[in-house]
Amino acid sequence: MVAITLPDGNVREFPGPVTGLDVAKSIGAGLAKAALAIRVDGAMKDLNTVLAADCRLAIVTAKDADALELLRHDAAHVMAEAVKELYPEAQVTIGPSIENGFYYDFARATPFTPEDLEKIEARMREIVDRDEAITREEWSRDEAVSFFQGLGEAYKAELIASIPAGQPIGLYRQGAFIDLCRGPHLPSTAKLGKAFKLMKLAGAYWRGDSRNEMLQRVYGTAWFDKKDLDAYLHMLEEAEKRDHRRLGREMDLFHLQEEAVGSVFWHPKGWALWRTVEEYMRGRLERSGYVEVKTPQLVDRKLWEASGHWEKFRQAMFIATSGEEELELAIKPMNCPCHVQIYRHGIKSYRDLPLRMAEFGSCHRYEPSGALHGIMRVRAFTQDDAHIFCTEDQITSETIAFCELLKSIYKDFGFTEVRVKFSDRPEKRAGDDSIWDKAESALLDASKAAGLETTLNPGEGAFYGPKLEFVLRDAIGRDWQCGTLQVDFVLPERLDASYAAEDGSKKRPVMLHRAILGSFERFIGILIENFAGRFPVWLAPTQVVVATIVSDADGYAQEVVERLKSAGLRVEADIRNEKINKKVAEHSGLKVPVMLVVGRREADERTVAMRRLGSQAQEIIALDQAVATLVAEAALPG
RNA sequence: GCUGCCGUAGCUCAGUCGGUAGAGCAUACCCUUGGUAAGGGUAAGGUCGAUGGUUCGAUUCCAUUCGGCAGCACCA
Repeated sequence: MVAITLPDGNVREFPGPVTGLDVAKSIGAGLAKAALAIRVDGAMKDLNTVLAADCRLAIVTAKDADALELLRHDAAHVMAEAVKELYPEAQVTIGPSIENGFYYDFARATPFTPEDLEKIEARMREIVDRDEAITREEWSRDEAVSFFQGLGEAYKAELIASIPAGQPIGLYRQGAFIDLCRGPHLPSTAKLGKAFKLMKLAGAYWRGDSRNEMLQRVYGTAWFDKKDLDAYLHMLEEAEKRDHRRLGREMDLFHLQEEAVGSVFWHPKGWALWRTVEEYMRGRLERSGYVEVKTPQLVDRKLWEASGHWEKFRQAMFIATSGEEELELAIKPMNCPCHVQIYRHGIKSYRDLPLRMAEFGSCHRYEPSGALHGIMRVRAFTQDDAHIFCTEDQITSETIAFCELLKSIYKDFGFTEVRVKFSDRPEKRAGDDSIWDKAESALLDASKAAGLETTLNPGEGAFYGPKLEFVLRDAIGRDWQCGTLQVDFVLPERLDASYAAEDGSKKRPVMLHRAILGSFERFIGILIENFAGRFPVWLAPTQVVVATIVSDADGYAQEVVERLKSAGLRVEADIRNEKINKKVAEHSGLKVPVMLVVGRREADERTVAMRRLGSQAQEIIALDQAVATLVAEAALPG
């Protein structure tokens, strides 16, 4: 007797062992047809898994959130099967499901071409039509190794060989294709359906290690129905339209050129945006008890040796020398050692703590060429950096205050969804384990006290301490890691920072490294993409354009511009000899949030016709009222 | 850095099976003073990423190099 408990609490009893499919059939023919897999006591299993003992069981259908993962994993297998049929010399390696799709890495001497992708995709559709049953088999490890070696599948054999002996190996067979796989899988290739698409081709290292050979990775996306696929492809198009590199050019915000790879040329409009962000941040920091400093760009290597950066990041630092004498100055890749120098200047008492030292610190790092991406990943960048020097007892309250500030700032920029990751000790690190134990538990406790829900990001901490990483979600659902808070017991020791405690003893302060935006360059890139260039008035580089209909209104238009300018707005006049249609089209294209149109009527009545970006409507209002409205909207939030 | 792809006017792109290039938009000038998403005309604009090689001749073929794009690796 086997008793199966269904999610609604009902218990079904069977005389002997049954498969998941049997149970689904016993519930209803419709469910049996929709069934893709089962969840046994919470774990996802194949539909035809034999259930011999009592368990809790849920039938997984396309409606399940996790079912997409199965589908995508199947898509990867079907792709591998297609590739083996078309290119038998290609070796298969691994092919997992990923966010929005799947990939499979192949080893093959000749690179795949875009035409190959079309062929592979067509063959995948054939395999779906063949409706091949997908079945699981268990082999012994050594059997499996020699089997794959016999097939010439060296990578598979290597993978299996690295599994401990004695453990049975799960293999999945579909048609003539057989692959090592943990599973579970859909019952047949037909269940994959046709809502998939191969997307792109790229290199990827075997086992993710850059010392290993490069494999060919084929990416695809897969969904349960065509609507979802189309929606996803549409989202990609939308992301492309929002690309900050494209909008940066179109809106004349900045440019990049060969002579300064990885550094941004900010144009007047882009710089206006930057200055707004900076002014806003400065205000928020000042009101949160930070002091602002500025530290040198060129700092002798001795300081970086002392801090430990030289040893770990030497190859990523720019070095400056002088033609006169032998000097080795690093262009600062970060601000912390310099901040410690300011801290050390003069004796500090416990009364001085917490000392929150902020800098809009311009830093340079020699990022690998392949990492550069528009203004999001550059070699010259400016952090909204700060170091909080505090006592151990103050870690919690400082963490709470920081998290509140961060959330409030994100909200002002329009980001309300924020996730937090906790990154613990990396392999290569400074400081002994007792210090790490202390730092990790201090940070974890503080984040709990701040009411944060964190997910663990193992081994991803900084070399001097664990960190919290703040990830925000943008308007089209993409995640961006921006903020960080790091607890550091190491640098104060290395750079000999201390304070006089209440009892007169000399103690080490703790340093909290923290940033909210991360870097201005990257954050501005994120803002551009989040808003698709359509900034709220307070951020918009050009907030208002005053456009004339006839040249008789030129004088009045200039007057309107002057009024707005003296009220502190970023405003331009458009008195060109062009039709108002064209002016509206152009400034809309440039994403100016507000247009004030003036003709003879407005000039006579001292009004303006206000038109908002994205709206066809216009509102005739008195000039004074327009100025008051716009000034209010242009005020920095917070 | 690695793999693959790409580099033609300010932008988006066409083209040359090897005989030094063309469109639209943008720009300048002229006409037009028009009431809310692109009015008409004329003109100007390119050492075809750079260097070297093959060739009578290279933007085109080859090599090297620089830069860009995608992914991987990296990210104090």
